Amino acid sequence: MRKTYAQTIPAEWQQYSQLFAALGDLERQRILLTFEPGETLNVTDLTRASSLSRPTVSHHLKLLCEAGVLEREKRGREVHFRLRADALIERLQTVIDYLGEHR
Amino acid sequence: MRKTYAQTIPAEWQQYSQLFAALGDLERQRILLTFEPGETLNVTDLTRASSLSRPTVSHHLKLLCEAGVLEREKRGREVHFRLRADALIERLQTVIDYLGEHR
DNA sequence: TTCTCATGTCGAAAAATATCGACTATTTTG
DNA sequence: CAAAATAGTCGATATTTTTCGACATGAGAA
Repeated sequence: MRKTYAQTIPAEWQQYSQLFAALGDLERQRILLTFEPGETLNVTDLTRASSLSRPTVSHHLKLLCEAGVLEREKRGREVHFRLRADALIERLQTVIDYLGEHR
Repeated sequence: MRKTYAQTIPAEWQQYSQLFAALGDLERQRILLTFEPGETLNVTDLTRASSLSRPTVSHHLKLLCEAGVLEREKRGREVHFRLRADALIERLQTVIDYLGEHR
């Protein structure tokens, strides 16, 4: 039994906690599933495809960006979001590798 | 843009939402990291290795079991938990595969 | 510049989740 | 059987998260 992690968790792992928390919400999952492969969507698009208000969608987009799931790019007065599929795959693979080594 | 998921999400995906939500909590992450490879721990063990009360640890263990991350086995008056590493790897791999196909 | 559109932010309210002590059930020990 | 050990449940409280309307900002259009 490891007692090391009872109080503190390495920063590297906290990043994954943040990632999983971001993915573990149904509304955010809905937002992510709205993206077609390689597609770019702005806040208005995503709000229309949702049942939530714009500030709320904006809030979820912020969390998804901070977790590294989405990429944010400003174009004129619009802000476009894109799914960071490659980065996401890489990070999930890291977790799988860890589990495989400590199985 | 897919509008299909705006309201409803397939049951198959909700299961992943539950999984990620379970993994996306620092206290639960601490609990999971306490397990050494293949190790089996009971509630008392895990409570001692934690800063939380026993009912709270019990609560987190319940969520982790419901999400399929831990396995629960009753032995006499003790209840032992084991990390379902294989199942976890398999499910994360499914997500990776989906992302790869829709990249 | 003035107007409109696209977003972000802020504060408050609502909803969900986490936390704990007290109590209960069950099993083993003396 | 009585006592101790192990763990689940319940109800109340605390904390966190979600949600929205109102306001602020900044960029393009008229």
